[in-house]
Amino acid sequence: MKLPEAKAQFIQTWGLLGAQWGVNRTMAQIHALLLIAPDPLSAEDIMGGLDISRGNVNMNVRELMNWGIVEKVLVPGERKEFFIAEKDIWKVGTAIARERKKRELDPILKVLLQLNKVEGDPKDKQVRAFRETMQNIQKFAHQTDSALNAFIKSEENWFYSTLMKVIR
Amino acid sequence: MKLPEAKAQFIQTWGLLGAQWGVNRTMAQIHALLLIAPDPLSAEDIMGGLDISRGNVNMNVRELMNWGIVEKVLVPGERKEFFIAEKDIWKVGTAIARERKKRELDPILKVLLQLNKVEGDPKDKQVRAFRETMQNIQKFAHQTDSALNAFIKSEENWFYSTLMKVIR
DNA sequence: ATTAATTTTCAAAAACTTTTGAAAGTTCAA
DNA sequence: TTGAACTTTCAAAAGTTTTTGAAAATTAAT
Repeated sequence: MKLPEAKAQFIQTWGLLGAQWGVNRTMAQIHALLLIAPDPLSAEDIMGGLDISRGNVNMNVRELMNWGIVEKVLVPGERKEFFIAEKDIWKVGTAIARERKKRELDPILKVLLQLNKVEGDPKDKQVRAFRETMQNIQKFAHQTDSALNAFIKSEENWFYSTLMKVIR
Repeated sequence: MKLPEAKAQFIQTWGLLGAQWGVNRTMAQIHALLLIAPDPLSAEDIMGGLDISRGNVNMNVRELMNWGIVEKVLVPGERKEFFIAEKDIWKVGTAIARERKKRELDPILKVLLQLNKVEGDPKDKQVRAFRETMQNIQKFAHQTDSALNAFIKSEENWFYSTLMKVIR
């Protein structure tokens, strides 16, 4: 397989993967394009590379910056703004995990955990079934949280051990 | 908080949570309704409980059965079909993780891992950047896979240790 | 201050997903 | 068989998300 074909396939596959993990397809594709670009890209480069509008580029690049996996750089002698992606995929993966956990999982679980304080007669079948489900969820939430934290932590370990190798 | 209010809040929160994790909202709500129901529910019960159409119930219940977290049961003396949800949340969580990994992550990663076989001159900056990114992804895929497997495995441990307690 | 280059915004259009409900299909008791 | 009870299908409607592109805002050079 030649490079241009491989690039195109990577962009489209990364887009599909992103979509399945709750990231908008175009956002993932822009990220892919930046990931494999050896140099910073301008808004025009992205528009041309993916054949999308200026507004769309602006919107999704901004969101990628919010997620902390893309940043703006200034190229000396150029008026335009350029963008680069975080190239370390582990950092990308854990940034996404951390972000989604914080924004999505944590607040909703807070609500769920309150619900086992429901009033009612413990002899009532309905009340018992409800409480039991809520308690199960509470335990599950705790375990999921640990698993995610372990994942995020394992990244830190990997990151620092690699850093050590690089610094020597 | 009284039971009916708590139930309503659980259904709507579980729906939101599901939507964020790639499950259609109604599907998650049907699952929630079945989770807190002490007895099997019919299609009518679900239609009434969530105020949705028959077709919608049929479609989403079928999908929940595909995921392996809801099943059809027959109530003696009743013509209708009834449904129950898997009540063990760990089983639900790991079923979802296993299913999504198998259907979504694995096939896409297979494609990505092939892409570092791209042809090209290693002196070419473009080729080098591309290969490096692909190699990073390969390592990441492997680690994510291990983490997910650990999660799925931890469930099995929990499940069997609980089983032991129940059997005594 | 003016102008040209560039970025940002946002309302409308397009694309995509979900839901409905009526019609078709199935099952089973009589 | 028949027909009532029930389930499934699917085309059209409703709802949601994403994209566009032109206008407004910003920036920087002259």
